[in-house]
Amino acid sequence: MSGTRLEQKERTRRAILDAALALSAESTLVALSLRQVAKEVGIVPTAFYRHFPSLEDLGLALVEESLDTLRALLRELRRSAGDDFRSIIDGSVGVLVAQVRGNHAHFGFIARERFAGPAPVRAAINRGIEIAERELAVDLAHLPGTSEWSEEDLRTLSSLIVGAMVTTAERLITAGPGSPEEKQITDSARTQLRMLVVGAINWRSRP
Amino acid sequence: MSGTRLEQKERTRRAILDAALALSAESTLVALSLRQVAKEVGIVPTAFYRHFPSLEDLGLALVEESLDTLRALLRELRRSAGDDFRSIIDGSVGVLVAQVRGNHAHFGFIARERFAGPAPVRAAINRGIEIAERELAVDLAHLPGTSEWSEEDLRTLSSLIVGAMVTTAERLITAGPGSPEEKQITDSARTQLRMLVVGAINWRSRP
DNA sequence: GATTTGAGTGCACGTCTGTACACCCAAAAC
DNA sequence: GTTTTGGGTGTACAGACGTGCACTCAAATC
Repeated sequence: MSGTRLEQKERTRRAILDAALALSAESTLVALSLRQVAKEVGIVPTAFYRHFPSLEDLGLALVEESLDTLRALLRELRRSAGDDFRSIIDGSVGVLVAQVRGNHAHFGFIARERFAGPAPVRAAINRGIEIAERELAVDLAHLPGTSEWSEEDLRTLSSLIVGAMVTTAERLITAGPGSPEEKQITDSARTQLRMLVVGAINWRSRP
Repeated sequence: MSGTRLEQKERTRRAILDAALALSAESTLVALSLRQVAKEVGIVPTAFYRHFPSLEDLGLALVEESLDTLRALLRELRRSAGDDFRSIIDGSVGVLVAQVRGNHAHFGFIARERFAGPAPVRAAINRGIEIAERELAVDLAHLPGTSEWSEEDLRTLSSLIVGAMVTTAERLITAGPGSPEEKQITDSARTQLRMLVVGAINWRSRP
């Protein structure tokens, strides 16, 4: 069982990434050992070096992959946006739940390593989240009613929304797929976004 | 240098806790070794067992301590609450910044271990945060304008506020004490809370 | 068909880990 | 003054760790 040499190599590389993702889910990236990963994959420890110069590079590859998944979520959110606030909110929560469900290894990785990971990993994740906030702020500026908002207020609202999304994602991960709490979490997320929208609509129209 | 035997024991115990807190700040609790801690404290590895049965028990002691600090923050927030919304918000953000500043080892610990820590540690932290949300919901129910809110809506608003607070605390920790971002973070936190309050005030008064 | 390449092997090493055990000696108890 | 207690020491061991090095042998290249 195999194809060309490059295909085989790519397959082992994937196996390493998957094994690292699975093993780090039971604790953290920093608690990962090269030998553990190698054993899980089914190769000898030193073979690891054929794919990554060090464990740290493995970690960075995992961040990159996880951030790709995060960016895919953002793209999907933007793509599925409806017209009125209610459909935007319901749609967004649905998309969020679906994406977290389908990629909970990646989202779990981000949640765990955001504060506990090695410094470069933490930095990359926070950069990713900040970019998400900035992009959302731009989107928000195109919505009705935000025309005379300050740059700063847009960022603040965006940060609130992203924060609520992140918290919801973390809750979904903690609760586990198909758990009884899931419905309650999505309901709560919907209400949270509605409250935020109500706050936004009335912002600056009252003192 | 020493007093009674119990005093001396307590002093070493504290030294172990402080060393573990300091060392785990550079990575995670799970990446901590008994020998590292012992070396940092200045005792021989096996002496560790005179104070804790295992590293896991050390971890649990640290969680307990950190959650105490969190509870102190909540108490202080409630104690300092003013009359009108503006003073409540400004006061709360001030208290939050001061407490995080004065105990960033504990708050940093909570942020890191909330998702990356060992299962019992994660559970304890999430329980602590949930209790904070519930208590805040009770406080909110006593505020003017929330008389006919449902239990569920109160919890949702409470969860939004706590979420914003947690995010702010995490930002303060990441930014570091006395950093230039600090002012921006506190300003942003104030605006966030104001937006949340505006949302709350207008909740259910519009459809 | 002969040669080169490179993913995976196997062994060896020095270092770090948790922890068992016998020990010391000053404070506490008698 | 004698005995007991208990925090801290020192040695020792087995296991896991990262990594260097010489190796195999099938796929790729010529």
